[in-house]
Amino acid sequence: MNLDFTLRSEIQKAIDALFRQPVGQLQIQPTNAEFEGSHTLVCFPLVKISKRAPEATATALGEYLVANSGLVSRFNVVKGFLNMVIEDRAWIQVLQAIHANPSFGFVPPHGRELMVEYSSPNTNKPLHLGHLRNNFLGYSVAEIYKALGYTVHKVQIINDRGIHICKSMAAWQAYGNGVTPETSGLKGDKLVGRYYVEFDKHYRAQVKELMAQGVAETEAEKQAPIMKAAVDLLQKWEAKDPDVLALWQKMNGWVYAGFEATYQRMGVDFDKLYFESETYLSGKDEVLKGVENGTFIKKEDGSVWVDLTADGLDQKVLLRSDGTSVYMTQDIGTAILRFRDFPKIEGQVYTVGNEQEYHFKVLFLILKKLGFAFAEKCYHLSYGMVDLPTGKMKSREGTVVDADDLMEEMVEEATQQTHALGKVAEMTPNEIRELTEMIGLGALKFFLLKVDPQKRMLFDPNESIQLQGHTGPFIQYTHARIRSILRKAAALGVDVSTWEGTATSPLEPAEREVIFKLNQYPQKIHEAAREYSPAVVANYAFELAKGYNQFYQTVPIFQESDAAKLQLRVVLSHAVADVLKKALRLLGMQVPERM
RNA sequence: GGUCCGAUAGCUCAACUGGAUAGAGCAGCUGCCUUCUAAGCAGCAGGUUCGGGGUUCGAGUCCCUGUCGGAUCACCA
Repeated sequence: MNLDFTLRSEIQKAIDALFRQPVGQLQIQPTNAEFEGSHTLVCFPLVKISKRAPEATATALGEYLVANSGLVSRFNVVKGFLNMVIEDRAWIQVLQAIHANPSFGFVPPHGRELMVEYSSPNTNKPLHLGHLRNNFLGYSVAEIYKALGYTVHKVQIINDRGIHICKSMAAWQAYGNGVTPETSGLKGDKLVGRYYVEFDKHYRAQVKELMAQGVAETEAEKQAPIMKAAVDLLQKWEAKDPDVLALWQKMNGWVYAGFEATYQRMGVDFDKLYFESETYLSGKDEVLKGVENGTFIKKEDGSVWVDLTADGLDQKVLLRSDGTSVYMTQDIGTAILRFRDFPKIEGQVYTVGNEQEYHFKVLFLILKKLGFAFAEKCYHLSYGMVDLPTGKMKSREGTVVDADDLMEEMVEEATQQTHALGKVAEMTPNEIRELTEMIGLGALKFFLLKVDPQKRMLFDPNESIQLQGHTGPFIQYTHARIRSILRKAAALGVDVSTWEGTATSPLEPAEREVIFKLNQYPQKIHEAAREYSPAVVANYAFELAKGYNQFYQTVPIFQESDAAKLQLRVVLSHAVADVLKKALRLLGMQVPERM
């Protein structure tokens, strides 16, 4: 049964019977811990139709509900708050419904489709901490919408062309001596990233040297041999020079292999990749169409602009005076291309840092002006930067936290802890590896996802490698603990599948509390989806685990002599393990059988 | 300068979108493992929710104003 729905309709009936007037949305909230009850109706808004004081309104409703609903066993009134105690029978029905429904929390597929973009790295730079937040967020939002029955297409756009790519190519040609990932033993993305840094180093040195010879700075920047080499490569690339294309493909191939390894360890994946090299020309036609129909303005020098001043924004260039595209042009083209590739998607979610908020505001507005209805359904999933205790991450200053390194550190920490706690006695090395991988990455994912996306957050390496308290491993541990109980139950012949919801009242308060939390799961997923916030799911899972642990410490299971009560507790445990597993799955986290 | 975002316990974060005495975790202090996994539980302590006005039965939440942090406003991507 759906307790909230039923309670709501019972209250509605009570209001109809007592006050005979329609009322808007009822305000029901969890009861504060200090009062008896689980659900609280806020009665202040009702005084208009009850024509009574808040206390009297609440009391009248409470009495009616106890007498007529069969759902409310007792109530108390504090000021205008009606605190209701739900019948144990109803709680058991709730548990029964959850227990009987293997897909509790999931909405059956309904055919609606959505696209989620995330990651979208630059091929010159290995993935770092910021990408981890980005990837975990995007992946999780995709999973959350899938749970709600959507078909979700996970995509990324790879920034694989342009002068910056040519920089690492030029540096590799000049200083690489033919080094490859194989000969160097380096991951491909790290190798290419190294030559991007190399470029910068030599470039600065060359500029400095030229300036020492008396060349002006701007001129020196153009004349530096390494820069000339990079520009030359870009021109050849655009002219489709076979040698340059081959080099470009080779080095990009290294990067993709490196990224793929990182994605695999992160546990994220994509259904389709978009490459900027294939899409960067595609927005131009749309912009030219926009010029024809008067949406955009062409200036005398040939550049094309959109005027958004009426919408409170600025003017924005869409085509340079030489007719070439800018970033915005490409994004227009890519957005339209994607809706052509996936005609059924109703919207796109762009997981991109909040420094691009203005960009996306403009992009969506332009798409709207071009007459695309889907513009309304585009959403910029904007997230705050991840700060370090030392301040901002800056690649030039070497303060970037590398994704691979960080994952490795987390797993190492998990391994140490696991050994220190003496958990490894009965495990094979393989099992230990699997477990510590789960814990290390779980800790990392939970850490990055538990914070509201739009807030910037602090990553303190020392504190972030916590495996206790408000962490992923805490929840994973709770799951493992329950699995252990279920194994014991099975050994004792307690079968959860035969449970028929036999009433065993009175329920323990901790049991009610856990059922109450379990019951919240579906609405939490909806809330998370509505707000594009995996943090809602993360914090819910934590609370459920915490509630279960309280139950676990206060209510014995196998010491219980009443077989029906014992069975209920095992069923309850089973349901919690199941929901924890599902909820963590939405965060991209796995859950161990023992730890 | 314009626009947008943020500010909550020593630290990291919550607060069901306007509800009751603002909650967790970490750090600190006290207890609980011959009984289902102590990566746990119970407790103590910790707050002028950045300041000042306002709106109302009720404000961390909404409005105005100020302060402090950040982002953004390129014929860069």
